[in-house]
Amino acid sequence: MPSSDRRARERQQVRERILAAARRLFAQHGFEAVTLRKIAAAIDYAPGAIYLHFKDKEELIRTLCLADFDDLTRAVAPLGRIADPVERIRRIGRAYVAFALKHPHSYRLLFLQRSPYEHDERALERRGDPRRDGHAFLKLAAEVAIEQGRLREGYRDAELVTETFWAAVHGVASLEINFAGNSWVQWRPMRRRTEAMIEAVLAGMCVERPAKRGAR
Amino acid sequence: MPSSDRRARERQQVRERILAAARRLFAQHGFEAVTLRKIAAAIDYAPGAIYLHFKDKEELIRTLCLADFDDLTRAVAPLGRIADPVERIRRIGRAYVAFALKHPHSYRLLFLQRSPYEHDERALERRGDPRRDGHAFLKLAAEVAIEQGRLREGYRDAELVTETFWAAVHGVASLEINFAGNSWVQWRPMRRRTEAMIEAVLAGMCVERPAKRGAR
DNA sequence: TCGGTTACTGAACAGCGTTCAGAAACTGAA
DNA sequence: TTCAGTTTCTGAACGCTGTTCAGTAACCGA
Repeated sequence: MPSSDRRARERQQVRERILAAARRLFAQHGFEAVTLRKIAAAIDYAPGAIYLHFKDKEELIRTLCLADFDDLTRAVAPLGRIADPVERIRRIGRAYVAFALKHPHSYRLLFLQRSPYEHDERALERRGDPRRDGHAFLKLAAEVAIEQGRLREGYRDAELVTETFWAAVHGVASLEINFAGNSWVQWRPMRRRTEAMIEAVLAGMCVERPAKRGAR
Repeated sequence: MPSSDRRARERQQVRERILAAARRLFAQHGFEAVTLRKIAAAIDYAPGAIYLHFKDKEELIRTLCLADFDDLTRAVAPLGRIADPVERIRRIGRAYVAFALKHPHSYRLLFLQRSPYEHDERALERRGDPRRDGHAFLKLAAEVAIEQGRLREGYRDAELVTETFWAAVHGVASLEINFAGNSWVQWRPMRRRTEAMIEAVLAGMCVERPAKRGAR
């Protein structure tokens, strides 16, 4: 049935056109300012047509966000090859902040409001898999660091270390996204803030000189 | 003119009733879910009546947020008496996180989205005054710490230290607000996360043992 | 050729923040 | 006491939003 194949292909193309128009408009004006009517108008469709391809506005946005999220996964994955666990954590931190700056709108939706992804099946299936779940990936590095005796007493719980380091880079990223250019604060360059945070929190959690492997 | 006094008093009372109803509803359901119609209904007024007391919904919300913000200022102010600057920073951090947990909706509006307060005159007049501006208050402590030689090389820019420490506690607070109860992460207790962050970032920025006063 | 599936339109719905003409209540001076 | 003027509020709108749905037109396989 070749013609029904074409049907499916054309359907997919329309879906892609919607996503492309939405991505462009969202990136320009943010998720809240862009209405479904504007997206529909951008591809010369009636507003209702979008509902033939997406359940609602939220699902459309979620699809775009998860695509961006894969960008983070792709950026982080090669860091698994870094042998030194502390250096790996450091690089994950930088990649995380870089992701936030590259996709500020998605970052805002993913991490700056109550997560609507907790029950998203596409997101759920990534969970726990270090290749696709940044949290698990970071935790893995923390576990290795602990195993190698690189972390101080009080920081030998990999989960706690992961949460703390995540919070640290998230703090830098989210202040940048929400307050960049705010004249109240004489912001130091973003690069410097990121490095200051990563180095401070790593120095605070790591032992001065690495102990022998396996030491506790 | 005693009767026009009463007019003003009654007007003020209506304003307070609106604020009280709004505060209760917002605290219960969040700023977005609560409509002006519901607030008006809660005090048996027509929706339009609110506009006689507030320019628009945003001003109503801003008024509530700034009132909550003063709570932070009040909690932080007495910490100025703490002589040791590092201990002062530590305590400011705890107070900041406690504020976020106490007023999650206000915190969200104040710090978790693009700040609408940059040009608010009530907010502007607080700026730079350490008694009313938390950023300036924290920076003051950082300056003293630097002056006393308590901070490592690389952390002797009071502004950078302030931004980093702020980002650190903000990271902990905002993850808690947005992801508390999210089952993806096996969250450690909030208290532990807060302490781990504050101690890590302070340990990372401070010298091991305090140098003599005035040393650089 | 034709019945059934599919994709889309355009009008509608309920709800939102906001505005405004008009009514009602109160004020201070005549 | 009367009465014009001010203040406060109502209730109906306006334009916008996301969303639904009956109707239409195109396409499909038989």
